[in-house]
Amino acid sequence: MQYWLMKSEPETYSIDDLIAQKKQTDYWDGVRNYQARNMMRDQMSKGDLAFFYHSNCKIPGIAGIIKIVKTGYPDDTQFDPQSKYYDFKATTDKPRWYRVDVKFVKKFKEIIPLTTLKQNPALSKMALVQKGNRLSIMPVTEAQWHAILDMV
DNA sequence: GCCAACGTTGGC
DNA sequence: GCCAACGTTGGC
Repeated sequence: MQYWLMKSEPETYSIDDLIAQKKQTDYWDGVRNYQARNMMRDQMSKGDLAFFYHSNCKIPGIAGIIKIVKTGYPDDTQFDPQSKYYDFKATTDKPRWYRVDVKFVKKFKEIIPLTTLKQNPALSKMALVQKGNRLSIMPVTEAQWHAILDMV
């Protein structure tokens, strides 16, 4: 059992969009970064928990918690020429990109803003709070996970 | 909207 | 295999 943090731009897909889905479950697709892909494909396990992070918006921060309900499998959008995530180098034999399925667990009453997270010394080593970090999926240690839950 | 930081591409 | 050019991310 591991912990993660997954970023999404709320204008594209927010935690409320996930809540609105049937069974509050959806694909986490469109990831086009190798480091993030490798984590989804190789390291995520069913039952792992992740923070849902809102990025590139007015108040960036952690919006709630989701659970991995299906582990890495090929992301269909890479094969679809109509999709903005289409990748002409990907084939069904040799898929390049992977997705997981996630289920809504909890939405925080208020978002935990990045500025607040940065003030917590227990989180100083997280990639999230470090300058220039662009990783859209990152591991969270158990200590960091609980430190963040204490801030809710 | 700006721009720093980073990842990817492709010529050589 | 190097590295310049380019595109993207994402905070501010």
